[in-house]
Amino acid sequence: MKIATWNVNSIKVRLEHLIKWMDLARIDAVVLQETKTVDELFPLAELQAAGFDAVFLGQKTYNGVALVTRKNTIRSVSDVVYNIPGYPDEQKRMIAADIKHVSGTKLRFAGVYVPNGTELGSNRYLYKLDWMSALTTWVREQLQSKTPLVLAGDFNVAPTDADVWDPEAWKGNLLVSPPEREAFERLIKAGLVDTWSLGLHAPETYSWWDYRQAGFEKNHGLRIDHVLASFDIAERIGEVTIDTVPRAWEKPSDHAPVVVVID
DNA sequence: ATGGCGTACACCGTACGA
Repeated sequence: MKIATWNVNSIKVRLEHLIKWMDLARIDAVVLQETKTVDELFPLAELQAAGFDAVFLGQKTYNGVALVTRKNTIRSVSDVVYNIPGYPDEQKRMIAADIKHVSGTKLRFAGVYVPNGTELGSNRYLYKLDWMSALTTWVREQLQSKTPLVLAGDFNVAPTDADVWDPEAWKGNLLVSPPEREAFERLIKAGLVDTWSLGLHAPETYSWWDYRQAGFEKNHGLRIDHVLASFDIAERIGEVTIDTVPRAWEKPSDHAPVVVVID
């Protein structure tokens, strides 16, 4: 079973990339961020025509998340959760559902778009930290149940200096500041494994590159998109990769998808 | 030091992202 997370930076603009990539990479289920589309305009019919299903939670212009599943291989999508339960939020940043693969694997798959934070110390920065704390509380609750959990998405945190192309230049910056890294660490400590740590990866492997100044061509990137898994799933993970192929396509998202294979 | 690019909304510029 192959699952993934991808910040598509507009589902409308990236629809063709998404379908092409899911077929190329043989993805069974992917959580998407920054769909930037109200639910009435989400391209569900197009995805269904291409062999997929989707549940989604969107808003105009900003944010928006979705879970897209392959009809052939994902038997069911149920118990959908929209936004973090018990955490009232105007912004649409989280979606979760139970999915069942033809192999028999069943798991809870949650996708998140953690707030960017905008500027250290700003109200949006405090909202980011608060949001991550609410997510951590929800994860603790989820881990009480026996259903394995995969929590994936754009966390807007580069956990270590190895995840930053120029740590000196970024030192103390948004996305790498100690409070953000500590919040990410607390989330892991709730009972998850950062699947990235299970693999051997080339250094300087990132998931986001600035559109400006040829960021991708120079590999001036950050690794801010992550796949976290409960222990029962983590021990079944065969492969964790960041697929840079669609980042090199015409009019790409600024993020690359992160892919995890569960044996 | 600034802005550089891309998307959305709807202005022909502003907000936001990372």
